[in-house]
Amino acid sequence: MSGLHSLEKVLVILDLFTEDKLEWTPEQLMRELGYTRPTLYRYLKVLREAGLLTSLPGAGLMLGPRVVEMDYLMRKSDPLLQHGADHLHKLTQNLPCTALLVRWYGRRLLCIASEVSTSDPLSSYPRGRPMPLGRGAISRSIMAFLPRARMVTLIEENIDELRNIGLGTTVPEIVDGMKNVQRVGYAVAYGEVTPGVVGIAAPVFDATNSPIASLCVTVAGSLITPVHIDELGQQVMAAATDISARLQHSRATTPNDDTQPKQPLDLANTDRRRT
Amino acid sequence: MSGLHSLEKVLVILDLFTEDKLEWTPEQLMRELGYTRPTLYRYLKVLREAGLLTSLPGAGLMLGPRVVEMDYLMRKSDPLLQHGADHLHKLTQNLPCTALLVRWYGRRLLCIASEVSTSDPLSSYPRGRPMPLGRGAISRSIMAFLPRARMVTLIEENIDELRNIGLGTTVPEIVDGMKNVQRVGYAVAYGEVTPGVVGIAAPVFDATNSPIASLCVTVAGSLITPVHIDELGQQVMAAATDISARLQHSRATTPNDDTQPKQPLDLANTDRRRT
DNA sequence: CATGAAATCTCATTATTAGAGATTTCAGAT
DNA sequence: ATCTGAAATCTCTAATAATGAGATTTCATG
Repeated sequence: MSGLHSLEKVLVILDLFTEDKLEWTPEQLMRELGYTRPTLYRYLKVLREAGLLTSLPGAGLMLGPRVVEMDYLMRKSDPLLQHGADHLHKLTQNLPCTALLVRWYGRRLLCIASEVSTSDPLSSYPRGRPMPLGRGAISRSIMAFLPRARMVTLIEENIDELRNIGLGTTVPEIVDGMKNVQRVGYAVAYGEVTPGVVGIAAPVFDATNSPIASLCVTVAGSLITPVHIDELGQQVMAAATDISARLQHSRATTPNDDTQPKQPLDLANTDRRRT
Repeated sequence: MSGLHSLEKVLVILDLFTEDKLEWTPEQLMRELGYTRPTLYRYLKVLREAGLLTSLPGAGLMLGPRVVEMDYLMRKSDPLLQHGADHLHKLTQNLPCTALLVRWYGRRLLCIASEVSTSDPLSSYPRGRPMPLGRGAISRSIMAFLPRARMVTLIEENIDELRNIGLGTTVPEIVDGMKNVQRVGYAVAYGEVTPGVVGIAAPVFDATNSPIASLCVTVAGSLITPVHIDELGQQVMAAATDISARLQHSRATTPNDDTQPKQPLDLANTDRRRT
């Protein structure tokens, strides 16, 4: 909790606002973070002036409206979303199911968009909801296409869950399973995230062929046979590939008034070097 | 652009991502902000590690997934939204219209939620979209209930628009009009934001009786008579009042494990003292 | 009008950040 | 494979800006 720049100390405050605790008093924040009173209030002033935090009088602090505004901007701008929306729609037309677009960032999976065509969706993944990292087709569709080193790290970090699912007991064994996913091009999971639901997911790649997202269709297991699954898998894969292609292309055609970076940034997967 | 803490300098970066320019290269940011290269990259590192910025390789920087995640948390937690959703729904049941819940923050109006019951909505205000500050029923429903000083400032800042609408030519004249809104309890606007659309809005108050939001119904002018308008106005007002009441109440009943602030924070309307 | 909690301010001390320039990294060309 | 040039990071000292103890102000409440 120390050795950080003060910049980080400010932003750490935002991380405290979680699903479990969405409201904090200054007093609580002081204790939790160990910041001095004036320091904390200085930080809060900055965050609230930026609109990232607000408070209803009488209550504690909450995330602020600026967040809402930025999400709106993202919904309008995110190329992933723009190219993905059509596919989500199409994929849900053939059978009663849910289609998800999930972003892989740092060490997290986050649902970016979803479309539902069944009347009783067995699970709900609205935009913004985090997804489990160690289970499910989505998770594996990403893992399988990471560079060896990162894949192994991730497997080690989630070894217990992966074992429970029955993907193998040792790391090399599980890596082998991933190779299989890589060959087929999409991942299938039977009830790993939600009981009774089959997930079929394929990765979306960025310009450097790193997986950055996953396109997934989930469907009630009772509605579907192995043959259907492969058919669906092909469709999902084709859609994901198309999104990947469009991502490359949009970059080339964007009429940017200005210097384009010659060397791509890689701000997507932050802590890559930890592997 | 100087004299700020460095904390502010970091967060200013986020403000550059607007509807007009959603993608920035580091080079552009350096020029725009006048930051040194190492400095800028340091800042970017912090922002990207916080997930507030990302970039698809080959493209510039964009707002990051953390924003999506925080908006999700807000959608789940925001008491305004929680208490408002039902009312939005009910208000759209009586006639084909759109109902909006709009947050007033700092010097901005931001749509927080909307529900539509007409098949051809004449205008669209999804969550996150900013609303005009100088026109429309929403704007006036807030302005009318601000402390005199702030009201006057706001009027002065938007005097041209207010004149165009025909609310008066001098500030005192317009203030008088606001008093009228205050007496009636809701504001009506004919085609001020969208031609042909009537807006009817009533304010939501926080624990200190400051307006913090506005509940609004917009309906095609052709569908409605003056009598209807008053009827609707009463409904909107009743709903807004109910939300206000629930906001107070939720505070009292929240089983907060910990110290409640005795003196309310007022982080909502940042620059109040500027008036 | 008084009270006490919450938030802000003051100012000397000290630790942190900034910046110039060298260095490394990396994608794409040869 | 190796080279090339732009992009990103690192190094290290000067100097600026953040820190925190305590005093002070603000403000809702009785």
